[in-house]
Amino acid sequence: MLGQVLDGPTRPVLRPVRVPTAAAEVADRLITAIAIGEYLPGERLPAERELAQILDVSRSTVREAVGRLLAVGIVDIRRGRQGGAYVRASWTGASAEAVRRTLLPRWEEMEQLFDLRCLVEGMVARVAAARRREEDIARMRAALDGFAGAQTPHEEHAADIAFHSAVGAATRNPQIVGLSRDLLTRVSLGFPIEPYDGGPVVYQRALREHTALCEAVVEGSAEQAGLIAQGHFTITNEAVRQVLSRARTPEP
Amino acid sequence: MLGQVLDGPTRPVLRPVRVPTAAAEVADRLITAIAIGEYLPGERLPAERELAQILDVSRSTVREAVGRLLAVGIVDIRRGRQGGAYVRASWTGASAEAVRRTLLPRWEEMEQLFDLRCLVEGMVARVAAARRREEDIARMRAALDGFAGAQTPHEEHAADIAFHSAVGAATRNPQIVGLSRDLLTRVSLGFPIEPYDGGPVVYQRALREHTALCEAVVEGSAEQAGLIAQGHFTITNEAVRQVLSRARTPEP
DNA sequence: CCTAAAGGTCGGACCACAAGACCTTTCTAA
DNA sequence: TTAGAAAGGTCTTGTGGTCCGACCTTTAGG
Repeated sequence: MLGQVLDGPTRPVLRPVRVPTAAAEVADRLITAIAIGEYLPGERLPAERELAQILDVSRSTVREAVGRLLAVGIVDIRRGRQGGAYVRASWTGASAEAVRRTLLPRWEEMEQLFDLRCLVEGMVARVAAARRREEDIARMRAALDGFAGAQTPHEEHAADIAFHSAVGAATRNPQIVGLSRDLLTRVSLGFPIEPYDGGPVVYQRALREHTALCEAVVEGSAEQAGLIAQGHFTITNEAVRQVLSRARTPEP
Repeated sequence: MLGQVLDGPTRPVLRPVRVPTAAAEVADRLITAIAIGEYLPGERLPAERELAQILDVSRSTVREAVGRLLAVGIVDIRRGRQGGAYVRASWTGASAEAVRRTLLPRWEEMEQLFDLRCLVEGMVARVAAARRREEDIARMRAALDGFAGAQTPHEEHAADIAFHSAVGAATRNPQIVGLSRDLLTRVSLGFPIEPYDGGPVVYQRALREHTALCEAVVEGSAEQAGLIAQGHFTITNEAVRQVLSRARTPEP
């Protein structure tokens, strides 16, 4: 068939199998948890023994995973009482280096992922607009107010998460939320990007778009909501792209 | 927060990790390959040694995986020259039993997955309508003709796959195709459902919807295409639901 | 100053997996 | 008719990831 030549490189189903180790899986989970704001910069992850219990793996596995987060500069580790893995505030040389090694070989795949994520978030917004109930509206409005009143990047971050979480909840389908979360993990693969130091320009844009998105969802304007969300999520993607571009041309 | 009580049961990120074994992963891949029609009923899977090479796992692992497909009645195994794993034509008592054991404990999750799949396929259609090029149109039309001219369930199956594959290709994003494929696997978890014995009624409906979908995509009517696709994929879902319902009330 | 709470280290047991070697069955072609 | 090739079936051995448990080290707080 002629089409086959012109097709994009759709990956075949029967390709080499890569089985993740438990440690890698745990590391992914932790990174996701941090990326979605369950642990904010400066906060501490649960203790190793506790994580082992929660995740139902051995402590050795948890240690292996936490060790990876340490290696790429996502957390600091402190010993002694009140010790533990503390989420770092921002990027470091080590993490940028890790990004370069990890992400650049798959640049094209990343671009496709960015694209997919925008599309999926557009879908989320559309569905939310079609299914939202009163309580969803209340949650979104509250989160929006929180975002508008945010004073620090910290608060912006938390409010942003709360808002999008509320939109996700409005879809009334946990699987959709899971998909969205999964894409976030894969896009930030899995570095907890912080687009919240983007300065007032980015913040103002986000605020405008959040407001518009909230309105569209409340009104039930699915199409409108989808378009806004699809555009909105380019913010994160552009932030990731910038970091990566910086990583592509390392400064001496 | 009040909302938390009313929220659906969104699964937490930090929950017990379940690391799939290589054998399970291979089994999933094989089932997916069969489900998307890469190996049609009556055809033979590659030889064990060959699969081991393709998938980059040991032959023992391949054997373990193929053994599972045998256990749930997806394939027959023949020995000797020209032996191998042959895809079975249809359901058997053994497979229905396997479905009952596997799927019923997660009924609610399955409903959500059906929902998500329809939504994602709607998204696929929308994106395809927005990005299709000449070669995509040609492929879709050809596949549609093939579907219209199909005489046997066999041919229907193959043509259906070709058509939806063409739509997927029109999105110009392999990641989207991957997502679609992934959802198919999870929905059929992972039994190669055959809605192609649904009789002329189902076939006529599918033909109508394929035609309408093709037109909408060709015209670039994203919204229209999305709605059609979203509705269309309830066909498969309803087929799965029927099989499961039958499995829920086993006949003596 | 002592204890609790945290991370750091070590060793043994287990299991999935990989890599073979070899056997058995069955078809095909000489 | 028969030998060989192509497939699945069986077994062994080695390795790495994981679990479990015991113990050590560091540090904050009472």
